[in-house]
Amino acid sequence: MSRQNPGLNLKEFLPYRLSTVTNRISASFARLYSEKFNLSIPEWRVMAVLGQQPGLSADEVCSETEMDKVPVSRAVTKLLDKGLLNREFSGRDRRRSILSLSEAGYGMYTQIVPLALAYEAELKAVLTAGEQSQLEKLLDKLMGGHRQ
Amino acid sequence: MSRQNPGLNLKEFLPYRLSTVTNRISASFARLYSEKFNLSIPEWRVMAVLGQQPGLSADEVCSETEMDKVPVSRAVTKLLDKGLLNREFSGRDRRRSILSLSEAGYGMYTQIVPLALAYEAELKAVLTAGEQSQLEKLLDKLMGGHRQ
DNA sequence: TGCAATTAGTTTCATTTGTAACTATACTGT
DNA sequence: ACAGTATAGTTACAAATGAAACTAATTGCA
Repeated sequence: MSRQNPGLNLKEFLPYRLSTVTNRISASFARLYSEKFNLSIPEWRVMAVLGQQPGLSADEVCSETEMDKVPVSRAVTKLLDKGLLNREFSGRDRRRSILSLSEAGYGMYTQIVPLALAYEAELKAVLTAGEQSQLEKLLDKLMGGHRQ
Repeated sequence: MSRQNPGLNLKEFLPYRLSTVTNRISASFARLYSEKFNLSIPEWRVMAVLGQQPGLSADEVCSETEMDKVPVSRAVTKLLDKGLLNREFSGRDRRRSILSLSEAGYGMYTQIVPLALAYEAELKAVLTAGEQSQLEKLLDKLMGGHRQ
């Protein structure tokens, strides 16, 4: 049987390339905070968004982080257990949580942020300033063209 | 307590941006072949690489696809069960498998490839030709700067 | 009002995943 | 030749994940 390649080269295939680059980066970044601070990826994401925007509800954390509500709920539970988060419930709508980092959580957050920024800087260091802004733009476009 | 933001904006943070763009793209691409052909992501990846390079061992599939050997082994088992793959073992080294798509597997592969290419084309359509090659270059650089 | 539909969040359950242990084969140096 | 080490691949186990069901509270509107 003759099989001429129908022309899909995995290594040049954009979804594949994006995913391998991203997976490597995510994995090595996750090592940074999981080893030292014993946080899972969802836990770190919840902390990261609450460090910046305290007072969000779990649902708002979902939309901010593009995470599913199940992992968010579980991460919130764990962070509460660890004493890294405070939770109240809205008076107006008692289903709605109001989440923020506790003192301890904020302390941890301020330790992780410099590591995160240093990591990002290291990543970006292989690009020129022009390339960096070009990358921003391209990611915006890809994201925009992909709004579900 | 005064908390001035230590300066991590999640939405502008490169690892986060890469991961959300990529996850969206991977998820919607996966729907394409999982719904119609009932393939998992690892299964599709194994097929994609064997369609292009028949005769690889499981181990070579791992390095080609950057997948762990466990998901590869499981995907291979499933694809064998479904009759989409042929497996022999090397005479020189009887541990080593020699994998290739079966007739049925190749038939499915030739159906998926055009969908994949159309999907990629649609993705790239939001970019100009210049931006497309710029993106290639930037991904190369990020990957290179990140060789583990 | 009151009942259906919606929303926030949690829990259950089945599936997927990765680490580590294991089997079988091959290689290395003496 | 053979003991020790390395490699290909599989399996077992534990943890992470997501879909769907569930609880509780709120909203809409007849």
